[in-house]
Amino acid sequence: MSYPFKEIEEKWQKYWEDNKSFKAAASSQKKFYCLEMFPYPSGKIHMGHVRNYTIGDVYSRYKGLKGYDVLHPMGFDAFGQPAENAAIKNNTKPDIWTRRCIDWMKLELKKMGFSYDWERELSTCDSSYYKWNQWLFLKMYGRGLAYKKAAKVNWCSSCETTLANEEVVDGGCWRCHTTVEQKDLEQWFLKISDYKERLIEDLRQLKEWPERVIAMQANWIGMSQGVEIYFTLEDSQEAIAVFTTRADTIFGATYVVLACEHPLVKELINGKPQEKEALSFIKKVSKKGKIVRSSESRPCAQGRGKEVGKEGIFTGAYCRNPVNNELIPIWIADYVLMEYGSGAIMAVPAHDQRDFLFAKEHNLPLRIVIQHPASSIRHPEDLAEAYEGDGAQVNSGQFDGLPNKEAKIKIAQWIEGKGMGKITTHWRLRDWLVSRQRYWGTPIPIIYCQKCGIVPAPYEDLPVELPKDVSFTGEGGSPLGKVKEFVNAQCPKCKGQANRETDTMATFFDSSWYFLRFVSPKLNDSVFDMNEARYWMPVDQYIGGIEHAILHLLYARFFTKFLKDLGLIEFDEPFKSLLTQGMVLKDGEVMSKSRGNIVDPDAIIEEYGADTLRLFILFAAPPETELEWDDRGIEGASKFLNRIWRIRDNLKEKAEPQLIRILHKAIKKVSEDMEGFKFNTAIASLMELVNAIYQMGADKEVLSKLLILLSPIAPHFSEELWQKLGFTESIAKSEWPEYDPSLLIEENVTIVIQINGKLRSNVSVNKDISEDQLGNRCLSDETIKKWLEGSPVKKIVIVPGKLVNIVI
RNA sequence: GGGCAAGUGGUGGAAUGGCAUACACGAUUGACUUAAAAUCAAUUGGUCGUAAGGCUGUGAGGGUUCGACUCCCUCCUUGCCCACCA
Repeated sequence: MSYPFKEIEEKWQKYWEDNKSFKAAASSQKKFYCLEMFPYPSGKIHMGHVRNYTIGDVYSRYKGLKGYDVLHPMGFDAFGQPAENAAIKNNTKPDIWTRRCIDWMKLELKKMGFSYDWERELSTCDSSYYKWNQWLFLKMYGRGLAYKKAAKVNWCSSCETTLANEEVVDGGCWRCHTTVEQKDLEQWFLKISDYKERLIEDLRQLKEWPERVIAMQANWIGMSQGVEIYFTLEDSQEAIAVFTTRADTIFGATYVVLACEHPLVKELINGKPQEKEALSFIKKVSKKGKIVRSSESRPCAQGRGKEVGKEGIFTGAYCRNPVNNELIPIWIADYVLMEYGSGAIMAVPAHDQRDFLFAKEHNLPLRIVIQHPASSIRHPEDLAEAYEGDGAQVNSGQFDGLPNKEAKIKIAQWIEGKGMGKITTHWRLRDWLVSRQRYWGTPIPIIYCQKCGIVPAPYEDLPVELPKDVSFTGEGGSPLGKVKEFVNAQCPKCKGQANRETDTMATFFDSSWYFLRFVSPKLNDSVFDMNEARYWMPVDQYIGGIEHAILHLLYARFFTKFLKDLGLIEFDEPFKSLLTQGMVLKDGEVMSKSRGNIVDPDAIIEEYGADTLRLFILFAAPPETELEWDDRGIEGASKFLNRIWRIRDNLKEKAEPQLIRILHKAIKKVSEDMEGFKFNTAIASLMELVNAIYQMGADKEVLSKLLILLSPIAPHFSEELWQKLGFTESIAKSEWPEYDPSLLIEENVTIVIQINGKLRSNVSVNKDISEDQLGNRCLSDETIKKWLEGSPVKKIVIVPGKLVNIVI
């Protein structure tokens, strides 16, 4: 017979709600803001949510028991494309559909017993929220951080929308995987590139972030230090700027390669015999497009990146290498990208594998300028591949003999000093395309006037409400453009007839600052309350999936820095500590509809209760690693709770001292594990305690301490037993127990005896025994004596309190 | 190609220089039961041995150390992120 979890869980969920048990209030000097990434309200929670939110809930409840003021809010990232698709499919409105989903989802979250302060709930699709999206957008516009430009944008013909570079995955739409095309459109961008230095620099502050995420962020920002070098054209004053991170190889540059789209190309080929051929080559390459070009080289085969055939053509023009005044040919090739660096490279075939392959294919000269320290190859024709490693400079004028690492710096400085180039830094990070030709999002608060041009909506007109009554046909184009009442507007400047912007904001905008709105979610006249923010921010613990390691976190960091520049906050980074939880798998694969391997949390709650589900998901694996769902494992979790449930049937007057010691050991271990998110081993030590209770019998004191330790993990269950033990206040209002260190010291310790590092025997001695005595004691051990027969003892290693190793 | 993880029983996992496999699942056995379930108790890395006990064992190989799952080197495999990035 299982304990009556259904009844208990309903009872305590109601109690917590009625008593506002988890209402966040600023009272002491000790605060803790625990935040889990808010969900997109699909209507149903999945195991990923369960895991994410259970981890956050356990930590919040633990911090609460430790005496912190805990802020633990929840909301909904409610704008986005699925609502539009659902509206078309189910013949409803995105607004109605989304709100219904939120209601369902909230119900499911409540069934899990999460300790949210529901009074702070927010949904990004409420005008009371997106009003502040618009406000922030206008502030950015005012500072030149939001701007419009015609750009080749990634266009998904299936979703009929533009995509951020970040939303293009392997050349396809991240949502529907349709191949992405390039299309010229006027788009809104946010100038995140203005913050690139701070975004990379401040990564250093993030000492409690996983290294992996820091690396991914740094990689994405892509800072690359090098030199821009000017190669003057043979027959004009103009120069080609090339960017290189390998200034040490400059003397080995034997040709220059331009991207097809490079602005100088047309001029270079003009009138040359190669012109016709070159133009057709450029046409061929541009047809392939940027996305195809880079995705083509991607297929999995090992090392393909640099091995793929590199097509190119000679322009007929020459330029001079400034360091040695050599005249070298200028080529065009598909492997040089206009989007990176200056769209032009100096080719050093002896020391760059891509250049090497290109040079071999097109019969271009090679020159060795870095000597491989262990190779005797002196002639470029002997090279089987480019040498990209370190060595001494050769054929490099006055730099000959220097180690290349040193020469790299010296040459760069020399080039800059002589005006042949300049030391620069290139970045991978592009500005953020935020406009979407979509309906279900925050309207961009901009008005287009024939006379005045682009005019920002006045602050007092915010929010620019998203019209709710829009018909959905599924046909292309911007749905908002069809709503006359929305589009027609008065120009705020000249009061003339004008049109509203019909694009909406990418939903990443919404989630870039929601953590700040939680400190004062109902505030009407300001984006957030500065005093509340001063108390609660930054978020002490942020928890979410690794899939948000780049974009969401980067944007949130960018917004935080922007808000600091506005003078609204005083910190640089929004999330002090970050935990990225692993995925929940079934049969080794991600749970998904298409695989048909989804385990529905609701069904598990129905069968075993939320506490069992919480317990299992924490016990099955540490939070950061992938978790393999196991139906039998959940049985085990259920068994464990039932075992505790029955302890009360056999309570003793007074527990044995030995059990008290085990209890205190468990308190120590669980406390440490809670701090370090090692919930699996915390639970294991609780299991050991329960096993000991079954051996020795517990008293009320032991059971009540056990319940507090368990309460963050299985809160309903613990509340109920706590009450049954006679406590009248909620267990959530009790105190986390402290362990007594004196109880953890054992009078007698078991010392392991090794011979040559191999375990041979052990001996029980008093903890205060001297090393000499211990050594002698070990040597006189019967088993050890046998092993020592005939072999002289060379050395004895003693690790106090633990082990003795006898070397013979 | 670059970066970051990870590789331990039949399974999930524990141990971060000191008794490898805690805790749990599964399996086997016993008790209770007319029976099953539940529960309680016991066994459970491999191998040799009647046993005591021995040998062996943390992806592979080498090294450091009195002692290595743990640190170092080389390699293999898997996962994630980035990538014709100059």
